[in-house]
Amino acid sequence: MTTLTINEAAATTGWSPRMLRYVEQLGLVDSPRSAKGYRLYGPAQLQRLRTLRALLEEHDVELGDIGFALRLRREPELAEALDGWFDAEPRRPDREMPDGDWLAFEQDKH
Amino acid sequence: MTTLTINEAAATTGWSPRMLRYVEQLGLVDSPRSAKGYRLYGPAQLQRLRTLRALLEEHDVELGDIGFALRLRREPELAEALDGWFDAEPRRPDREMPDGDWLAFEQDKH
DNA sequence: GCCACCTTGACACGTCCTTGGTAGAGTTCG
DNA sequence: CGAACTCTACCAAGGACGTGTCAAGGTGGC
Repeated sequence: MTTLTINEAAATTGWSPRMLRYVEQLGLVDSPRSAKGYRLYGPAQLQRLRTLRALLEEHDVELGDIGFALRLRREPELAEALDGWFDAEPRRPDREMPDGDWLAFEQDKH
Repeated sequence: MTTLTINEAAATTGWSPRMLRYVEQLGLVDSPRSAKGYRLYGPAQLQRLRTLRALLEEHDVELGDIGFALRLRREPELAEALDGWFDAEPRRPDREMPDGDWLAFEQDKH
């Protein structure tokens, strides 16, 4: 099987070993480990690392951003909350309200 | 009338005036302007600012994160690319090697 | 047994983000 | 008119991010 050690993986993917560990720490690409804890990068991980790199270059995105996107996937409640906020009714452009009274808001909780 | 100036809006929403401008700069909550350029916060904006604040407190999120979420909504291609990456085939559960039997081999230089 | 390589943890540095302040100029309103 | 407020555009301190590097200790293969 074609598994590379971290330095080899770094060499073929263009990341530095340091960054491979960092990327793993962000939860983006974690490699399986040998019995003694060595990271072993297989074709799957290498591919993932390369496409990740492509992502960063093509769109102007940073690792932290992708980390956040990952978080959105892992915490659907967060994603839901954000969606809810973004989709919150835009309210009509301020109408002249009769006599500065203050309407209680109703939230359109779906 | 139910429009507040920036300082008043700040007072009722808990943000600082400075942050209201910053939030606007991030594209999260922008208020209409008076003829002379003064920001005018109506109930809609105030509500939005309060719920935004709630979002940040409840989930552990920062303005920049929400800014990125906004970007994901505005750039579907980006969101698509990210989704694609996350959903990339998990590859077969690359089998555990019995440790230590990796063989040196030529790296396939791209 | 050697020596190269891996692991984690820590420090360091430059850059960007966050947030507050301040300054100069225009606006509102009593 | 004049005090109080707003606007934009900066400077600045504190923190986070990206990345390199070094240290101390375990592992792999010849």
